[in-house]
Amino acid sequence: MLQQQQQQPLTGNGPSSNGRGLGMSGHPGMHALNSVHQASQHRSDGGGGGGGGGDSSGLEGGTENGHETRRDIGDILQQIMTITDQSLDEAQAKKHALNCHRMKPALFSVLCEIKEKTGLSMRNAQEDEPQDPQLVRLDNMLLAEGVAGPEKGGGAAAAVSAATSSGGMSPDSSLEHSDYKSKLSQIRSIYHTELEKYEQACTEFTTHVMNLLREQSRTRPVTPREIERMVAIIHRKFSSIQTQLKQSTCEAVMILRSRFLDARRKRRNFSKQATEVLNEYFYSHLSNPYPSEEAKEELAKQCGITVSQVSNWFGNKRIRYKKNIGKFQEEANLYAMKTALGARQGDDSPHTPNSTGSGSFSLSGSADLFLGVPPVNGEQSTYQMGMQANGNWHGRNSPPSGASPHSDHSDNSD
DNA sequence: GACGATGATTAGGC
DNA sequence: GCCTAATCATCGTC
Repeated sequence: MLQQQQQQPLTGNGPSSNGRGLGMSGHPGMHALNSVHQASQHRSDGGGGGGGGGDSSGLEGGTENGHETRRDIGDILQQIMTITDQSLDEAQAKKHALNCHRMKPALFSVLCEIKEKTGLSMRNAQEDEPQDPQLVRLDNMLLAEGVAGPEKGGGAAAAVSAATSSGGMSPDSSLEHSDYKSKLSQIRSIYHTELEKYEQACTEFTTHVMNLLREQSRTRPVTPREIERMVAIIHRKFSSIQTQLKQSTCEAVMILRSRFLDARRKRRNFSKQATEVLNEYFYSHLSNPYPSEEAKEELAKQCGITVSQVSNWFGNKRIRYKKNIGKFQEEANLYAMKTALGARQGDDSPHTPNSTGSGSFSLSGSADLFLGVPPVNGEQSTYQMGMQANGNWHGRNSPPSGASPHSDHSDNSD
C-alpha cells in the first residue's frame, strides 16, 4: 500500500516515456500549473532572478508570452517523467538539478495540491468514522471489572459484594475472594503489559513511517495531511489488534467471574448450632413460623448467616414440614422438650434467641411447642401441629409481610 | 454410586 | 416484597 502511494506521483499519470507529460494540459492540474508559473514569475521578479540554469533562461523575461512559459513547464515535467528511464547516475544528477530548480517549490506545492484534490478528498469522507461501539463496550466492561483504569479492586470488590449481598457468602469463602482477586490481578497485569507492548510498537512503527515519509517528501509530494492520514491508518490497525486484546481479556474475566459465582453457588450446610437455633425458633413458633424482619436479622446474627438464608431456611422448612409432618414429629418433640425444660428452669438456653435490646423475639412462652407434642396414639392433628386442615398455618391464611413473632404468642394462646 | 438431606434458585400468586 | 411449590445442585452417609 505504501509502495503504491510512493510511486503514485511519478507513475500515476501514465508511462513517463510516451511523452504524455506534455499532454497534461488536459489535466485539471494544468490550470494550477499555469498559476504557479505566474507566481514564480512574480517571485523571480522580486528576487532579482539569476541562479537558474539554462533551462530557466527563457523565463527570465517573464511577461513575454505564455507559450514559452508553457514550454518551460513542459520541459520540467518531461524531465520528471523520464527520470525513471535513466541510469541511476543520470537520474541522480537530474534529480539534483530539479531540486535546485527555482520553480521546484512552486511546482511541488502544486503537485501536492493536485494530489490532495484528486486523491485524498475522496477518501477522507470514508475515513471519518465514529468510534467503534464494540470497542466502547469493551472499554466500559474492562473499566467496570477493574481491569482497565486505576487499580482499586473495583471489579473484584463489586463481584464479591454482589455475591455477599445475594446471601450466599459464608466467612470461609474469603479464600475464594483472595483467589478471585489474585487471578483478576494477573489478568490485569497481563492486559496492561500487552497493551503497553502494543502502544510501544505502534509508536515505533508510526515514527518509522513518518520518518520514511518525511524522507520521501524531498523527492515526491507528501503533504502533512497525507502523513496524518497514514498515521491514522496505522493507529486504526493497531487499534484493531488492541480490540482483540480487550476482547480476550473480557472473555477471561467473564470466565473467571462465572467460576467464582459457580463456587458461590456451592452449598455448604449450616453449622449444627445454627440449625439448632433455627429449629428452636421454628418449633417454638409452630403455629405461626413466620419470623419478622427483626427476628430474621436476630436469627441471622446468631447463626452467622444472612437474612436471606434465614428466609430460605424457613421457606424450605415450612414446605418440608407441611409435606411430611410425621417425619418431623420426633424433631418437634425433641425441641419441645428442650425448650420446655429451659422454660421451667427459668433459664435461657444457650442456643435460644433472646430478646435483649432488640425486642425481636422471645422463646419464654412454649405454647407452640406443646402444640407440636404428638398424641400418644401416634396420630397427629393438624390443628395441634399448628396447621389448619386446609394446609395453611393456624391464623395465617395469607402470610402478612413483616409479621411479628410477638403477635405469634397472642395467636398461640388459643 | 445411590440415596436422603438440605441450601439455593426460580416461577407464579397475592 | 414475601410467600409457596417445584426443582436444582451439592453434601453427607451408607
